[in-house]
Amino acid sequence: MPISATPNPADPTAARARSCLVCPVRARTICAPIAPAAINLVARLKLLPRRIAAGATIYAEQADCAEYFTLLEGWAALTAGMEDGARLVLDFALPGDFIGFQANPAAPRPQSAIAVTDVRLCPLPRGAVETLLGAAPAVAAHLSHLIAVHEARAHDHLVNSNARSARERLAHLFIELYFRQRHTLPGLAGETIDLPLTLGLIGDAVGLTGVHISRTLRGLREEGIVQLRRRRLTVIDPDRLIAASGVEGRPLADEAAEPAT
Amino acid sequence: MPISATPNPADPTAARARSCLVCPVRARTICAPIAPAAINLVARLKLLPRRIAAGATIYAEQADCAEYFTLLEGWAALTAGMEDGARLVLDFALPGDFIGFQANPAAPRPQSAIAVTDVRLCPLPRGAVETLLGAAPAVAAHLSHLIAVHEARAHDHLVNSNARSARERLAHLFIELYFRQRHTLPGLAGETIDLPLTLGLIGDAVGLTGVHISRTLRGLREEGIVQLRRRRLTVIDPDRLIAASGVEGRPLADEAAEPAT
DNA sequence: CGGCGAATTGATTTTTTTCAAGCTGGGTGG
DNA sequence: CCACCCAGCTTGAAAAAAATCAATTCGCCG
Repeated sequence: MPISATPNPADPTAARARSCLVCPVRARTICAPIAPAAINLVARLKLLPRRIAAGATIYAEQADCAEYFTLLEGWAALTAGMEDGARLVLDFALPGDFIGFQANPAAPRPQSAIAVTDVRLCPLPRGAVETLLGAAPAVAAHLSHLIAVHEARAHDHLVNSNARSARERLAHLFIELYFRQRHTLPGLAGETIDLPLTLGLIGDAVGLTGVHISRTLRGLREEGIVQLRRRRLTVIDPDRLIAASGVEGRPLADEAAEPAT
Repeated sequence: MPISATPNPADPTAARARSCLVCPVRARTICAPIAPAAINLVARLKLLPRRIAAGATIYAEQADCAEYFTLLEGWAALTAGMEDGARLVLDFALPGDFIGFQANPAAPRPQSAIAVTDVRLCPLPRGAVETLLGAAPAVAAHLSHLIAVHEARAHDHLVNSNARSARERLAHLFIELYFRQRHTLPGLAGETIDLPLTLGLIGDAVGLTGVHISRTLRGLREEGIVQLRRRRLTVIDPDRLIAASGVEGRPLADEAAEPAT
């Protein structure tokens, strides 16, 4: 259930401007190309930040596409459900990610977004994005770049889950999520990242069962490569984790995707 | 080996303009939003059409991204190869598809494109696309739309190959390729489409072995659902093919993606 | 302390791969 | 025109990978 977070309902514009000024992810999201002086443009267009509880739905498959979201805090999963109840995780969204955008805003959502942890969102009505694209050409360029990164990651997932063993898939997912949090490949032994996912979710993301993830993870644990405890992943042996992923020197999707501007 | 197709090397601009005028896929490709009167702009920027023989590489993974291509005739496969020699088909490209575009043109290609059949291409140097985007805002909108369609199809493939049985994957692929050729779902019994793919390629596209595709296809054939002969697929029982794909009423990626303009 | 969702583990079954051996059909050169 | 060649298809048998079913156990939260 969304909860408004404004301390002053009488002056929402001021509240929105304030929240842009303290935005923790501004540098990494759709607003990145907007000059600090122009941030008021965004503040005027956006809605107030919103909280969603872990497990709740941010937007649902088949629903109308009315808003896009910048993820301020927490993790979300983009999922597609099958008729038979099975579910598939297309991608995870981390703080700073811009989610919910689609080519044709008039079409129903092709996927759901669910909150993996408690989540804080910055919603943009879809008309606002159109306004923004018209007002700031750099935003258009940046947005198409963001979409292309998503596409590259989808291709990466396709390779990961179609052409690799369970062990490789799991190692590869760990490396991807490490990279997305640290913006560097795991190098030092003993480093720890957040991994607030159930084994079932991990399984849905790599095309395996939660049960099988448990067994595979045991292998990596017993070999002293990683340790997963209390929603945190410790990389004990980075080199062997990378080796286990079956990738040699290939860069991750994000690396090859620095804006060309 | 690329072969120049111009009849008059002394006047390549005129040759290029001529080829635009007879372009068989203009309405369905990147040039779609360009007014007939402005087509000379494209004709000036593009290179001469080029032929690639079946099996040859159009562009290779890791290579420099110097050109983008509109596929005029034939089929291509976008593939990512693993170190161990395995290969994965990320997507097929059909006439009219615009391939090779990537977010950061300075980065190496994240995938290869190989000609499945003999192929005729219309190459655009990457600088030309930038020029075009600047000159015609509608082209920029159309392009981001094309990327988003590719992303939607990648997500579709992800669902298809992670959450379905062999039989469902195969049926789904057949329906997708039927739709992409006919722009409608299979309805009439006995209709036939081109399917110039080896079983190995099909396997690489849905995450199975060619051998297993052979067995699965036998099932569909013996049930009188489809027939694959001489690179042509006959849909004998459209309803049961759709049922076998495990999809009920969900639209295909392309359907939900009509330009919003 | 009890309860509950998640994780673990074992046993079994199903699915898919792998290896290997023919087969087929269209193309080529004699 | 025919023989042969070869890539791709088919089929079988065996092995491997992963799913499924079914208990426990764990760890957190109230």
